[in-house]
Amino acid sequence: MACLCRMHGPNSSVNSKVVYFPQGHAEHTLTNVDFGALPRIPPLILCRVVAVKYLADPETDEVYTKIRLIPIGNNKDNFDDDEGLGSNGSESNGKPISFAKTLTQSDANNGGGFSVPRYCAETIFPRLDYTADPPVQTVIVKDVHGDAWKFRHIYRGTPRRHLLTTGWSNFVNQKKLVAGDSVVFLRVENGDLCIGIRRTKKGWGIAGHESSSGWNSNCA
Amino acid sequence: MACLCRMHGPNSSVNSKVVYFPQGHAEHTLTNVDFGALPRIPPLILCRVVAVKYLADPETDEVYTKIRLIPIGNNKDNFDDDEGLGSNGSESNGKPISFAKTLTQSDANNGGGFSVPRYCAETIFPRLDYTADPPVQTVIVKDVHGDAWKFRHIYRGTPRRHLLTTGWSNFVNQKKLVAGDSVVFLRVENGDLCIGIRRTKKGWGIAGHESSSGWNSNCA
DNA sequence: TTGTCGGCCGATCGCCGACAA
DNA sequence: TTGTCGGCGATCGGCCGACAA
Repeated sequence: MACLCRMHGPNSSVNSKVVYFPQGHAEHTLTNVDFGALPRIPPLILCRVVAVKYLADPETDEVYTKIRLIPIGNNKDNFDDDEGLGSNGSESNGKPISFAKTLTQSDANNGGGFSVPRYCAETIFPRLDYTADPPVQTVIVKDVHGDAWKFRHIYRGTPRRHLLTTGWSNFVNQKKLVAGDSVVFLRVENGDLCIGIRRTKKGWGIAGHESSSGWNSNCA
Repeated sequence: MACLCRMHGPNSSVNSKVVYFPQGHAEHTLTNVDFGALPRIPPLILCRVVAVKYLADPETDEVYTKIRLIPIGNNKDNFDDDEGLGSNGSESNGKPISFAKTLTQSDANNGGGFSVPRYCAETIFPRLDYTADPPVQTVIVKDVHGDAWKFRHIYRGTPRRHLLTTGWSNFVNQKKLVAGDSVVFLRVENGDLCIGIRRTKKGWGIAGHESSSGWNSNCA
């Protein structure tokens, strides 16, 4: 059995035990399922997670998981949650360090630049050569699809501040970001940089969905 | 019973009689239909057209019809085609006059203009005031959805020629037209102008489908 | 008659420091 | 420290006649 989960809560890892609620699953689909017409189904089923697949909506970048479950004998008393909900804090292991910022009007609309909070620039981005004038570098980040994005990172102005300039506007347009949306910068174990987005909850308006155009490069 | 028809042949009008081929319909869908497992179905069914609905793909502007049929007693000899295929020439009634042109590179790519063949400008478009210098007017045309498009129509250059300038580039981009596609200008009974498009048969390439953004205005 | 080209002008994009919150 | 603004230079879109097919 497989189920799709929008990631709003903690994840489940392989071999952990979870409880599956058939009625909840049925209510999630928009079709009516008449359990009365089927053989008796228990209200909850103890399962083991045998596979977790991480997926991302190619249009909105919304991420979700596909989790494969197998029921295990409903032996109530062996339900000790060995790996279930723990070990998932953002930095309990010290490895993936991240920084999130909600886009301002200036980030989303004006001159096509992104004002990088100092903490983000200094802890996530590669270190600038501050002896240069101005200090500037090209930063490459990968999104959830593995596509790479290139930004010009410069440290300038009076007082000095970190900015993303060239390339940022293209990213905003391709991802259709607006003020209020958030971006997350993430440095993973091997030093690579990743970027994720979280959209504001405001609906799509009356214009309806439009799918984005295909992006250019992709990497593993 | 309803069937969808891509309009590659002559249309059928209400009350005309047609022959419906169930096997052909089944082959048109990509699913396999096992007629052997169903009650015997005759290879062809004489039907009467009771409703014709004209539709257009909101993305590609491809037009098609949805035709509602009711079977009539298969009395072979009353199958005289009273209204079936006649009366559908483009100008047999003299009313809808049209002109088609295949887009050149210059029409699709360059400076955003469209070179209007003289015959088209003089027979389809509203007459210009040739005493003005240069003669210029705004032309409004409706597409298959009823959406209105505004073009600047000017008569200039040496030697003089008709051109669509402002507004044309926007049309090309919104409709995703490329050189080789065709446009059709049409003047309908009440004098309104319509514009249709026919795309070249070259596939979509590897970039995949992208849906167009929502258009602006719409009229009945 | 009309397809293509280069010139050219104006609009827009986007980089910049000033300034203030 | 960083969000917003006006300035301004570079780029691009798109209107134009010249020219030739």
